[in-house]
Amino acid sequence: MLQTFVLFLHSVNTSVGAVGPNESGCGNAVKKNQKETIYDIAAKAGASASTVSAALNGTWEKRRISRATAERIIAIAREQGYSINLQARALRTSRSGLVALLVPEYNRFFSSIAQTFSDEVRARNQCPVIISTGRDTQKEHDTVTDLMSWSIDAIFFVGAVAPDELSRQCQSADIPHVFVDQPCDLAPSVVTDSRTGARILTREILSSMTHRGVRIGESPRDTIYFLGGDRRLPSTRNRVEGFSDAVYAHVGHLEPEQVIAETYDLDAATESIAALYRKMGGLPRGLFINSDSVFEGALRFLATLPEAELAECSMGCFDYEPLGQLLRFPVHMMRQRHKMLVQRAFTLLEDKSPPVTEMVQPELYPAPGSRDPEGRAFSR
Amino acid sequence: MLQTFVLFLHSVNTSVGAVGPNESGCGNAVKKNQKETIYDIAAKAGASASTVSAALNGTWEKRRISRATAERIIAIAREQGYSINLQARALRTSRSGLVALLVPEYNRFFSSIAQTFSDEVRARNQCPVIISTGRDTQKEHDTVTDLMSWSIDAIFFVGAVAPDELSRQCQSADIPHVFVDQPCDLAPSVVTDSRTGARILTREILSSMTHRGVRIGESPRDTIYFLGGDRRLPSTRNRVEGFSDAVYAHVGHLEPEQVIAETYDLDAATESIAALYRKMGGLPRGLFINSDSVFEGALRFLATLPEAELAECSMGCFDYEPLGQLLRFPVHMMRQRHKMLVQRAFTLLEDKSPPVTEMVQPELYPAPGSRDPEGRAFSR
DNA sequence: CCTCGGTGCACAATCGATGTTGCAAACATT
DNA sequence: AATGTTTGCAACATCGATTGTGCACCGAGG
Repeated sequence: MLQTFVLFLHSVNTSVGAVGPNESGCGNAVKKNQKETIYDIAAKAGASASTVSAALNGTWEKRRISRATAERIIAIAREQGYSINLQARALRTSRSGLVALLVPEYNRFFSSIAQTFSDEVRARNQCPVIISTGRDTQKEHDTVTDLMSWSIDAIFFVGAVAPDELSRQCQSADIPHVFVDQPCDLAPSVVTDSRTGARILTREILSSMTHRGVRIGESPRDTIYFLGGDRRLPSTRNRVEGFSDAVYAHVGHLEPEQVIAETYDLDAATESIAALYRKMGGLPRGLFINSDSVFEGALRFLATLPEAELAECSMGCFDYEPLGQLLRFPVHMMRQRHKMLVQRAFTLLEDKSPPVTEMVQPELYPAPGSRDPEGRAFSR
Repeated sequence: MLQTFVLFLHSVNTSVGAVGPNESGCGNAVKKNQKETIYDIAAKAGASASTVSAALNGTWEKRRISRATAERIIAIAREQGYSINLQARALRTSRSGLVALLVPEYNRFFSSIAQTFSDEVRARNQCPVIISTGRDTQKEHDTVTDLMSWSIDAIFFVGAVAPDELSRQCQSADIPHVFVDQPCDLAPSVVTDSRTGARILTREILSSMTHRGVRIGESPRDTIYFLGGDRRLPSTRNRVEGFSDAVYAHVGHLEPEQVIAETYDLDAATESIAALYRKMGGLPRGLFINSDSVFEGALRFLATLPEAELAECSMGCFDYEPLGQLLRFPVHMMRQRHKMLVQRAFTLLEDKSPPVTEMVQPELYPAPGSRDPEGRAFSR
């Protein structure tokens, strides 16, 4: 993960670790096992527990402990391999040093988020706790309840299903929190600008259809479909809107059936695209795929088709999948800036921001060999 | 994640949650914010704190509290939205209810492991803590030190770099632990049988080379290369051995330069394969890719080549990557059984197993259209 | 010599839950 | 009625760190 990962809240001094593989060279290694406390250290240093506490947690200057005493204590603690009991600290201070990240599941996007999150948390000398809630409202709620029992210091919600209720729950327990990739009216949020992103991606797909000579709207197959996601969720809704914007601007009309957005489920995606294929007797000429999991699901079906058929369909995926650019057919992708999302979220949290929603633009990764709207070939 | 996620250790009774969005309908919602304790509940129930404690944590029968009293207390706690302070419990009992998983990074394989791990932990009413240590010995050590401060109940190490030292560290603090995907002599371990797996995968690659008419060994390019991973790590070592076994059995000899295994780094993989290509004036006819990250790195270079060149190389990847089967060229894959790995690890831990190493066989996913050793076409 | 403002530290009260111990009352036994 | 034996619960010490308070001691100033 990151740097030294000192869990301790205050000063680096506290981390007096390095127990070493076993400093007792004596054959019958008497593990000085069970925990030493500040009282033990105090005894060995000829000081009081409170002095030891102050020395070790870095508050010794404020508490007017002499530098000499503090350093002596720190040295002893280090050599004894003392390790603080964080439950005791948390109980006393009612701050646990735990920061939670709730994600719907562990896919590529959320894993990236998790990685960045962990790094940031540990850079702050706190401990990241990452939990997935499977897009289930009840689990989200229960998880927060449980985190409260841990005196959690802050919670980051990613793609929460019921943000408002979660926010109320956190507020009632005074837990600082932010939402990522899913806006909430009641708390600060950082989201990808899905609507704009979807508009751009759709435009890209449409443009590549045009370049392939498709006359959009001429037949039912000569159009673009939106596949996957859950239209009850804002992110999907925004993407559908961006998609619609672009389609309207380019084509002038959009049939309801062109948007298939009931679920993020992988198998459902496989089935949807297969059904579409059967119904139309072939792939549509354009396809907007709503996320990497939907992408994977769709690919299960697409992989069964001959290449020639795939070549007839221009695709775009609202997510970045590195291997996606190496498929047997071109796919445009929108990459969410996960690092920026998380870092902005930290900023909002630390600034005790009011309930604003920050937008982060995703990046377009055009399919290799595709052309930009002006017709120049992209080079990546 | 999973089911109800009651963090509480003992009985379900303890979970008296469901604060509800706000049961105080009164306009000026006076958040009954700051925590209620068992003392408050005790006062309201006309009982003592110890009785409340017993009632709530399910030990009331043992403590000979009458059912009537217990149920009254539980009802009050529920209606007050009482939430236990787990730090206090952990301090008192010196069991935190936290179970940690240390992974090198968040890639697809480790994320799958993490998901299974989380589910299992939560099924046991404990709290999963997942931390990545970036394959850094020092970070591993420090992380364990910190986890000790949390009175962690158990640690799962996945792909640890220095297992022996970690095990000693855990032993000296009496922390139950297991190793996954990386054996340790001092503690129970569950690993993928890399050697056998690599042998099978290599055989598959060689056989597909043969079917393509390659006469192995005839020219420097008419052979198979091993790419990526860190030969200082047992998993890579075992894969190299399995690779060597198969090559020796099939070809009779193996040049040292056929094995490139210095690092898992993605960029290094890109560079390695590019260098190989330059040196030999083309791709080797066979390529064993050591992990999904190496795969991704290699693909960055491979994607720049014309398809005709890719078609000349038989590839195998020791990891499963769903999109890998949909590339413009066939790739055999070995899938590690992540779920089984984790579940076995739990079993070993719960049985307080001695330091044994359990092997789990990976599954071969042959490239679509490839043939098994007897020459029959695979059908998937 | 006596007070006064720093220093430098020890004491003791917390934080909230657990669990051992002990003590009433209720009931049973002879 | 006197003596066990349950039943049902309250008191209290405890886990280990933090922190408000107080009190010695020191040198300086009057």
